Amino acid sequence: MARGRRVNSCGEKSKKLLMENAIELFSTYGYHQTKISDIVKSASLTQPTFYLYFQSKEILFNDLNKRFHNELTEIFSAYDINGKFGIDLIQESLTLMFNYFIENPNLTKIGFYEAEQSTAVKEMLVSELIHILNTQLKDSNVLKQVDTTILAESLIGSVERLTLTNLLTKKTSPEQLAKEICMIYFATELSLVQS
Amino acid sequence: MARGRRVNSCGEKSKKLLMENAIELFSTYGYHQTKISDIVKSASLTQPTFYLYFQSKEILFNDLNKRFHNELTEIFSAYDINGKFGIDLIQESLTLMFNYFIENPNLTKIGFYEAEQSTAVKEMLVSELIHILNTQLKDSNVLKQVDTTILAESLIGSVERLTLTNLLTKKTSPEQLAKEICMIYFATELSLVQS
Amino acid sequence: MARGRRVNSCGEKSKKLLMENAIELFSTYGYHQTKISDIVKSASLTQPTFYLYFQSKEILFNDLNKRFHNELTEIFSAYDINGKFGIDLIQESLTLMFNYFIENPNLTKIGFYEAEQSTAVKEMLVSELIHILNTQLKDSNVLKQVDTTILAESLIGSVERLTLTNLLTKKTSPEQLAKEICMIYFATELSLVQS
Amino acid sequence: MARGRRVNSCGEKSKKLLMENAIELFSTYGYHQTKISDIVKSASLTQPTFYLYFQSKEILFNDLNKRFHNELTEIFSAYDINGKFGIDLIQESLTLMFNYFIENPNLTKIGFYEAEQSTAVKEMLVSELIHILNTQLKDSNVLKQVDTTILAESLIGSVERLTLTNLLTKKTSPEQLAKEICMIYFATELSLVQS
DNA sequence: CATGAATGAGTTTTCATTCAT
DNA sequence: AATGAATGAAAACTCATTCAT
Repeated sequence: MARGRRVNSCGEKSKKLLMENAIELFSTYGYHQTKISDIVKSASLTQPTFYLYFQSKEILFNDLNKRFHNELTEIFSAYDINGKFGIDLIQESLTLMFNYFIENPNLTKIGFYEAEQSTAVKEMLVSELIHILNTQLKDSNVLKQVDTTILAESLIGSVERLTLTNLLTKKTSPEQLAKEICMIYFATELSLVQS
Repeated sequence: MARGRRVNSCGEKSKKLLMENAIELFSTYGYHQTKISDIVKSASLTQPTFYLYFQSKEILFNDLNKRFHNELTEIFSAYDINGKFGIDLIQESLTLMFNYFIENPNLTKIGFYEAEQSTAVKEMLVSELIHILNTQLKDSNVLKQVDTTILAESLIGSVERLTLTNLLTKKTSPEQLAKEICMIYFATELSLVQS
Repeated sequence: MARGRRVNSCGEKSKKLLMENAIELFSTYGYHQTKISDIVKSASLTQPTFYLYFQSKEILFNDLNKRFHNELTEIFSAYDINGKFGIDLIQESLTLMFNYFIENPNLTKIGFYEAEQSTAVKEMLVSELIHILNTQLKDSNVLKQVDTTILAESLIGSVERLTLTNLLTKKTSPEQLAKEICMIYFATELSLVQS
Repeated sequence: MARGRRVNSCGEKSKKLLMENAIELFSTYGYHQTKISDIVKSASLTQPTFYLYFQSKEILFNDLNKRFHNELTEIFSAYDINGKFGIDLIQESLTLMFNYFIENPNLTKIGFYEAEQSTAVKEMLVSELIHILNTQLKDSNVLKQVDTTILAESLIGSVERLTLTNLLTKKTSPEQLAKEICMIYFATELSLVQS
């Protein structure tokens, strides 16, 4: 049967196609339930083509996770976000992060929930948050009563769950969700400000 | 090794041994990375023996998850917990749950984090919590400002993360963790009470 | 759990029970689809008990076949059957054989259809039949036109199929079936006799 | 051996090779005694290659049987065979069938003797034969004395046995065997014609 | 005499990966 | 750049058989 390069084929296009389909499948079925044969089938390519662009299934998966981790780090660690401070800075950071999640829903499912590396991602978020809390909210009421680390871990836990149940399902918008979370966590500060 | 029955062997003991090793391995390496050969090896038994007690790896895993789900349901859904009400009831429920987690750390890792069924478990917890909020705290300040469902999802997210980072690592005790979570979520109510 | 000899248990009884259940299962599901675990389950006994009475599954199966072969040989090779001659002798032999089949339907299914050894059984029948034809019917019309061996093989083929479809299903009685077969095979002789 | 594609390899060739070796082995040793490892070994291929072309051993076996059944149905059910009638039609049909058997001896052994489905094949043949008898020979002498169904079953039994002992062993030619069978079954009609 | 408990030795099946074209 | 064909390595699972009690 006919073999060799297809008309209209183009390296970069094939690579992108494979990657997108891989993300989709990994996020839907998980790493182990996604076979290379599934990926290439949904990209209408063949298995050797996969190995033309990716060294192995595992390396592709890890690369995807690194990408997620990096892009997230970049967003969250921009310390002077639109010139905001205090709770506003947190709310703005969350909004930016949620927007990134909404724009990359499948990559988020992988990097935030599916991968072993998700642990590292969340640890990074927690330490970024701790940093903000320490620098921006050290005199707040909340932190007088609750351990900073616990507060940070708790908030990231909330983010984790609400992203899955309310954000990616489009029940709540990025802005709204960021606001609600701040309301939950900093109600005491906000009420003082508002009054 | 010779065939047939071993000296001092006993069915129930072997079954329990296999189950415990399976829980340990599943919780450490995950379902897919745990091979039946690993389980029986760590129990010093053979593969056929595994099938003597469990129909398949998948069924064992599901049974483990059902057990976790059931035991958790029982704890959390005892509506009149030690005659407590309002926030106290929530704090008491969390304490009981955290105690169960501490007593079954590996099963918790499986049923709360590893399994597909963990989704159902958390949904159950969320709806139990919503019920409590609706019946016990409907006039609270928090719920005036935040959507009940979002609050419940958020709190379960916090539980999820803090269990992993602070409870199972023994950084925080069940009682303390329950208290901190209530502090975070119901600071406004508590301060009113306290003042 | 309780082990050891049951009340009311008795060696010979258990052996017979096992054998009968084995015959039933072998005849229904075939040698390979019948597992020792099936046999002992349907006899309400255990696997080691099986090995108390039979050396192995294969040996039991072979013994069953030998028994069938021997009992059949005895019947068919009784040369002076009730003082009959010619076609009557054949008809009488068939009747006796069919009666044996009816009395041992499951053993027949095994020894005549299921076993590799069934080849030998049928060869034996063919050679017995050839002997009868040669000694009793050598001047018959049929044998003038048809090769004796082919006639014998054909008749045993008929016996084989009709036993399965008409005898063991009780559609036709042993006597009637023997008669019909003789009618088919020796019509020309019989009509001469009758006219 | 090195992995990947072999020199000069070709899918269809491998598939055919596997199928032929499977037929050979199934017919010689039976379904259960034939392991996939045997099939691929005799085709000088590996187990995964088997699954490249066949879903499972059982499905391959069933497909082989369907093929036999279909090809046989086609031959036997061609009602106007070379413009023949009556006994000639039967003789011609048998000849065609025997020729098919001779050309496909191993498939015949499987589909006619080894498979569970052989029951269905023979039932089909019986009902075809009954149809012919009813339409072409309803006034014959034989059918006055013998039940049509019994005659048909008997004849198919003869075919079954003689195919194995005389046809596939090449002791008798297709034409000769068909003739002999007709002689046995329709001697009375033929003698009338001949006289 | 009988059993509960266990295993050796296979069997089918899957899947990431690689060669020749 | 891409593919058809193939495979190594390992997975889950089965079953006749055997030991200790």
